[in-house]
Amino acid sequence: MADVARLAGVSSQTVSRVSNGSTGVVEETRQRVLAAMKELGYRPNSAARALKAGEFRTLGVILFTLSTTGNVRTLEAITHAAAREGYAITLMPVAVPTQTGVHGAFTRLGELAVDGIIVIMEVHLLDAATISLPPHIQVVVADSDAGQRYSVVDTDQSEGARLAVQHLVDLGHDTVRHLAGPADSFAAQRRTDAWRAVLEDAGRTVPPIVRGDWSAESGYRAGLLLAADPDCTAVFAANDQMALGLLRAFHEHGRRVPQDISVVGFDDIAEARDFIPPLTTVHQDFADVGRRCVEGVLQQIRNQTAEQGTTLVPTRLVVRESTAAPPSC
Amino acid sequence: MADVARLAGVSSQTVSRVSNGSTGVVEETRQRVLAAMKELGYRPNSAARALKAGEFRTLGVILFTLSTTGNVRTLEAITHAAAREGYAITLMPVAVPTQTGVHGAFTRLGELAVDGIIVIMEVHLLDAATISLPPHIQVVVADSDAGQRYSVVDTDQSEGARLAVQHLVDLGHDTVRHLAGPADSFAAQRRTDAWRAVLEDAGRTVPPIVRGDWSAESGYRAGLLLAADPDCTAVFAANDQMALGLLRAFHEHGRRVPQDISVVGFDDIAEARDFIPPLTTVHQDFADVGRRCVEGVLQQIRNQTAEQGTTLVPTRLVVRESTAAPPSC
DNA sequence: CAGCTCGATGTTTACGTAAACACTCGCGGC
DNA sequence: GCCGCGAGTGTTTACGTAAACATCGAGCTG
Repeated sequence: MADVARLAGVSSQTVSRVSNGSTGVVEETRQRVLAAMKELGYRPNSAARALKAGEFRTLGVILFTLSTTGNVRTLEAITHAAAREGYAITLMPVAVPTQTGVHGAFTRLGELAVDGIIVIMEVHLLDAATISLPPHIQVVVADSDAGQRYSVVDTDQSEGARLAVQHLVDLGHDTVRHLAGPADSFAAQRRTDAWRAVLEDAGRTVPPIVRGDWSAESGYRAGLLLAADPDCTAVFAANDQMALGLLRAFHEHGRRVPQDISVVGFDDIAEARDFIPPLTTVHQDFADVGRRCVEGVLQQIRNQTAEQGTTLVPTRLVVRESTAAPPSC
Repeated sequence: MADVARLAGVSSQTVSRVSNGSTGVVEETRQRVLAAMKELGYRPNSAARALKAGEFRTLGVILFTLSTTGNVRTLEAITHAAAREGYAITLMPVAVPTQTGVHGAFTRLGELAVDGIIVIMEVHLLDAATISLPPHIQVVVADSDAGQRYSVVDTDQSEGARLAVQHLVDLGHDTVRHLAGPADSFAAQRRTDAWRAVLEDAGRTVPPIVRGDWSAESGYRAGLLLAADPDCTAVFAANDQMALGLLRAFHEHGRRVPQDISVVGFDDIAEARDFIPPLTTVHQDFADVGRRCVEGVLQQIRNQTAEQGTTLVPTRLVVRESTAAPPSC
């Protein structure tokens, strides 16, 4: 900066003013400074800037994996929303499985150059990973049960699951089987709870659940089980990937979807409409979740108040061709 | 830091030494300082640290979208590789479509707090977006043709496509149709070129290509066209999502895969093995690409030399059940 | 036991920026 | 014509850290 000032024949303060677009610099001087900046390839040092300003204009996103559609789509929305507000996004991946060596990665987290943090993972997993969120940092949690500790933005899992199961019940199915997500996921838990609630409210028997791990492969394995059960006429899968596995298993075992058996998914991933058959599923508005997360943290940062409310983003059922009335009807 | 020093009864320099794990601090003093840090909730200021050190220990990743599997998987690998090296990742999304207002977002890019940049997008699109990478910053480009300007790490697209098409030719198909990716993608272009080369080398006719946009939906539309052509017995799709769309279109039109028509994809996404039927596809090692990108930038940063070589990551064909000999055989 | 070395700690300084304040004009009002 | 004001610019200072250098004392050597 000093070099630029010297070359332009002004003080460094004036360079600073130009670089920040402040008013109070006469046009001719401004041009001279800009020319000098260009000539010297001047690039403001954001470290110094952050030091001075006391803020980084950066949000940290803690996530466990990029392998689920939901996380990725939410992250994408967060990134764009943050960019609109002039904030950058720093990724903080968390490798829970191996407790060893992980600790080192996290101590850094505390000293990370961020003004706020958005957590896209089950908070209790965070605890398990012995990560402690640094104090005095604003946090918003997406897609999880954060207890009373943090502000939460989440899809209305219960509503979505209810829509899905009710749809199947309304079609005339006696009962609905459920392919659940992993037991340690609150999102999966809430979908399961809602599924059970709908069946109970409708006075139907509640069959045992089958559990998967969100992957298509686990859906396939579950499908092999369910295909062997002739009484099974409807399945509510906790996500679309597992539903894909179900579809393959049913196809391979001659169980026609939807004639013999109906399948509903959850998420409405882009590919769902091109499954065979196109999948009826619950649409989650990940973009909205991401946007609200950013809004939430920024608001907390600006007010310097940690809030704790839960914001629910509504879902909607997208009916395609994988559901129909049961064969007996 | 000064507060901590006062509370522990030492100088701020000693606090600094403790906080950095430097040697030369007697154990008892160290404990006293640590206790003080804890009591005051001290958190080192990374802006000041970066200012002093002249580096941010952060890499920027420029990408256009998180909606393609490849980008996401590469990003994931980059993130983990960077974490291992003690570097954080800052996301710099680029919204090309709207030229308006975008500019503002990019000027920031030049002053971003990063030591190096990894670009996961077609470089010529970067140009089109009037983004200029700041000078004196090390850059590695993934998955693109960067001309002579940058160091490039890419999957060996040609080899992969060759494997796919050769596989179909070897099965006895007279020729192979090609569902290409968008025309402005170099990756798509290279896959198309390799497809044509194999056919020509084998002395087969080169049918016209059908073009999609990477989405399953575009694959479906292409599939409707191809299903109507009775001579079409084999299709090489430029990615798995489009292959999914093909499968649906063929299924809906009574064209059995693989008995009537063979389909090969590209990418080997996790879901590909649960398509109906499980998809034969070209496996890309995104993780390896990501890892090498990080290695590349870090090396450039450490040597302060911009390199320009291209590193190719090999592919392999994964044969599943969507390919077979043509019906006439 | 003087002189020296070395380990532990303190003091000074600089990193690049921008806020706060100081200064210098030219111009309008009285 | 003098005063005051405000626009344009310069000067000083502080942000939090860590390298470089300074200091101090204990232990060792000759």
